[in-house]
Amino acid sequence: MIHQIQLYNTLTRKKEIFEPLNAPHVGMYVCGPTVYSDVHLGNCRTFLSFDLIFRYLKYSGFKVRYVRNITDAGHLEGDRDEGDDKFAKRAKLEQLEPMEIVQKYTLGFHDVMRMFNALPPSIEPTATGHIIEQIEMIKTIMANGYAYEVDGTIYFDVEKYSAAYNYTILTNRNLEDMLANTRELGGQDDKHGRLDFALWIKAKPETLMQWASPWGMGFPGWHIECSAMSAKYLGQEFDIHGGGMDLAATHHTNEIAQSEACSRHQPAKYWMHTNMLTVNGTRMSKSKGNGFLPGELFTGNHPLLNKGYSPMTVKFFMFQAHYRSTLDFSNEALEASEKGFKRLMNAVSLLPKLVANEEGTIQIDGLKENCINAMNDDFNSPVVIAELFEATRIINTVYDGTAKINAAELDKLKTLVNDFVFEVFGLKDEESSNTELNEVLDMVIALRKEAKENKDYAISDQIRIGLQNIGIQLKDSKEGTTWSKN
RNA sequence: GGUCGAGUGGCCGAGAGGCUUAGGCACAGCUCUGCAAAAGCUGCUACAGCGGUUCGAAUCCGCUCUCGACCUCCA
Repeated sequence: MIHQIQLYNTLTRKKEIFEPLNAPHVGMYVCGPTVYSDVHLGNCRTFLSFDLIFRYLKYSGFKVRYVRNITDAGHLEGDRDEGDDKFAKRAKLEQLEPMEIVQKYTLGFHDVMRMFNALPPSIEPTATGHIIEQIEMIKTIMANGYAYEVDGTIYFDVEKYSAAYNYTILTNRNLEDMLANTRELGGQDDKHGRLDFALWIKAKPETLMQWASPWGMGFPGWHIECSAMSAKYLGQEFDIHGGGMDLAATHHTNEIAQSEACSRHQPAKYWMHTNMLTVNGTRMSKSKGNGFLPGELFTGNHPLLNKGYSPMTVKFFMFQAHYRSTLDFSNEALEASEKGFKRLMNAVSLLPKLVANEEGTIQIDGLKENCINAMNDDFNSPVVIAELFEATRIINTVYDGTAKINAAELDKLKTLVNDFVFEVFGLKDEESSNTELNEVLDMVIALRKEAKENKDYAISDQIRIGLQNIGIQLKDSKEGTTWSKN
């Protein structure tokens, strides 16, 4: 079944019905991380949002090719178009080869994504692996007259491009104002126009990462890699291009310009932008130094955190807000999500134990339809979560025996949980994985049950309180005793 | 300064002209229970301010205030 999905397109600034160019195939490109340092939680939010979108598109019957790049060259500090890029700078700092930096942080990024249970993209191309494609693209842009060379460095000619195309289509800014503003920012380089940006940058002899080109030794500008790689793997026109909102004004604006100057049409039909994660209302960013690293969050080793939060808790927390809203990061909010997530997962683990009864009193009215409708409405995950808590309530009442469910309705419930908790949201139960612990606790619980039957409450309380002190909470019910970690 | 967006109950956070009690967390009461926890039920119940449009506005329009993002590297 192919769903009719509406998504918010930054190009038009409104929700549109999603109509892929070649249904059921969908091409989606997302700007990935620049691997010169650890990814922080804000970066993760974007990738988890697109993981959700990727999963839902697949669930909806589309054949998705999801391309997410690794930027491992050419990303300069500041906008000077000169000097070392971020990798070389970091390499000098850590006394490593630039490619050791790239390798280290690429592996770290993958580890984090795995902990979040995010699916790997279909293709994960690197900038250094596509130097030739980038050079070819620059040659075409030059041949089309939208770029010029100054002493081995190639610049994109924004003013000339603007005469034929709309440079500010993504941000709706006024080009004259931009020109007037940027003029005052100064800059010592050789660009003709202040908005011009480098496609290829001439290397100095000591530049660590450099390649041969028709214009001499050099390295690519930051923006060109995404244009070249998206065209290579998805074609010159594809369906969805995504990334963080912070990329729209500069990176994506320049990407569109390059692609249009090369192929003469818009690269992507839909541009999607995820909003920022904030701390105390201010954007989490590397340069502000207010970024949380995933490791710090999981362990709680951070001045602003009272305790650690598991990857699934964090992911659930993120999905409780819409991807286009800012989300503020705080202990209180995380603790609330943690408790909610535990309640949900507890119900999920109870689901296999439910017994169908012919005289069912429960109707699963449109829960799944509500979830589908919510996701079809620009991937509204918070509404899906509200529906999942309705399912949680139903599961608990059936488990407690205060309601009965028939086989057909129980089946619907199981499908709902399987589809949305696991398949679309990619959540997983983090507690039931330790089989040894399970077996030990089963034994302890059996011993306690015996003590209780003998009304030896001193022993049974000693067991319960003892376990509680090491973080394991026992929960008695008519059906027996279950446990959870605090 | 320019562009864009946001202000929802104790907190997080959806919704977007009437008929969501959104949902979660917290809090209170009750039920269950040897105790505890869990679970269920019930309650608390809001839309920054001022005007306007409308039979009806948190939702549309105008103004005011506050906050944020982008415009310079960042998902």
